[in-house]
Amino acid sequence: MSDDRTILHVDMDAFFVSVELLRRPELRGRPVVVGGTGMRGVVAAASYEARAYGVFSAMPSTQARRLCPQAVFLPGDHDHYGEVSGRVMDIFRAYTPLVEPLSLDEAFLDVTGARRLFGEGAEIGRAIRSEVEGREGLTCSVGVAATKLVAKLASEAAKPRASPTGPLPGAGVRVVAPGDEQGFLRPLPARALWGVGPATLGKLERLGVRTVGDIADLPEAALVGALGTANGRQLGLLARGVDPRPVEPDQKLKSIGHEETFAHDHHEPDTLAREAARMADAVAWRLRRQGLVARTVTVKVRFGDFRTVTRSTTLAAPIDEGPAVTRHAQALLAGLDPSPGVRLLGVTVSGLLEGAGRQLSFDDAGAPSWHEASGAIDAIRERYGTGAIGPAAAVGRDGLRVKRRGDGQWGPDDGPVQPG
DNA sequence: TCTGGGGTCCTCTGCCCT
DNA sequence: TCTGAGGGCAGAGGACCC
Repeated sequence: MSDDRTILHVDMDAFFVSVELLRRPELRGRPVVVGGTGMRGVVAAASYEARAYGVFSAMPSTQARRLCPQAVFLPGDHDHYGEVSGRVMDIFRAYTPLVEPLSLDEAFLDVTGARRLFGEGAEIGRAIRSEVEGREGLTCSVGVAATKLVAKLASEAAKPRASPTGPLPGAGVRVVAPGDEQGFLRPLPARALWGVGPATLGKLERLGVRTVGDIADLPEAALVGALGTANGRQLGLLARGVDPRPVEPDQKLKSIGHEETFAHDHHEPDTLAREAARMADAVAWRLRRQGLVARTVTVKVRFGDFRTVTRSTTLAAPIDEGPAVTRHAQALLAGLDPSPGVRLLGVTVSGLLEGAGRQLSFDDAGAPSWHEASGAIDAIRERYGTGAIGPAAAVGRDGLRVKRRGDGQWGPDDGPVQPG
């Protein structure tokens, strides 16, 4: 990997909130929180005005309300954010085809080959910021460096900051020139490094580590002893600024899943079986839309005391249809006792393969029309929406609820769920 | 006052096969 | 024929990311 790469990390500022403010400009300047509105919801994004009260992403919504009762709480609109994100990514792709989206609101860009046409990294960063603001009315922060890690940390350093008197503007673009990486990285807290969460930080602190520089100075053996081979080695390299990972525009999907925290714990096997059918159907639909089939089905159950278990099965032949995913998910679920109370249920498929390689499995035997039926279901959904049709196994007392991606994204909302 | 959803990657363990 | 080592795979759990 060449040392003269130029990598940009572009990160939208308070993305979900900023998108909402475009639709509701009267909320500008006020504390605004996007996320789950129910008792079990969490904050997905907070405006800088809300952050000044100590409200941050992933915080329970109940806590956010206590810290900032005057904030406006919005439930979020995953589909709309996805549309805006798509347009922003298109702006990036006008500068380089090497765009690796990390999520709806950030991406890595390898602009090494674009410098001749558009100028140095900082210039490209400023041009992108200007274009995103001009076309979408949104601001973003850009980090420029020779590696992904440093570019990402640089964009963080370029961001606006919350303060009691209102947001303090950031630099917008921050460049870390080749050779300056150590000076930039060493003073940062260890937690800033990719891969250091609460658990790893605890282990590092027992080694006397506080900063990235402390990690860089540790012998590899000490890191490997504390964190395991892969994590220890990787962290040591990152702390020294070594990060040869390329920008990869074509990331293959490895799993597809849905999980949902219920507004109240469920104790009845029938209810959970019905919820599993609903999620399995949604997962299978997404599989077919992507032209994929899956070999492994996993169910995840979180009990009221937050104890979490997973059960999975790998099949001889891949599947992509709702009834097959449902059958395997329900069989796995049957091995678990829900009587203590289940707060979360999830269904995920993995071991994904291109659908063209799909083989006729025993699941197809005796049900030769499932594949055709799935095609008909998909056609109805494409035309009339996801709520138009769903599996009979998912019909409960409330009628049919069809799970869509992004539904209840940040936890169950208040109030009754409207029938499909 | 409790702690989301959608992902990826890693580690450990047990089993099977050579 | 028995036994142990080692590899591959599956299952489960944990940590982390946004």
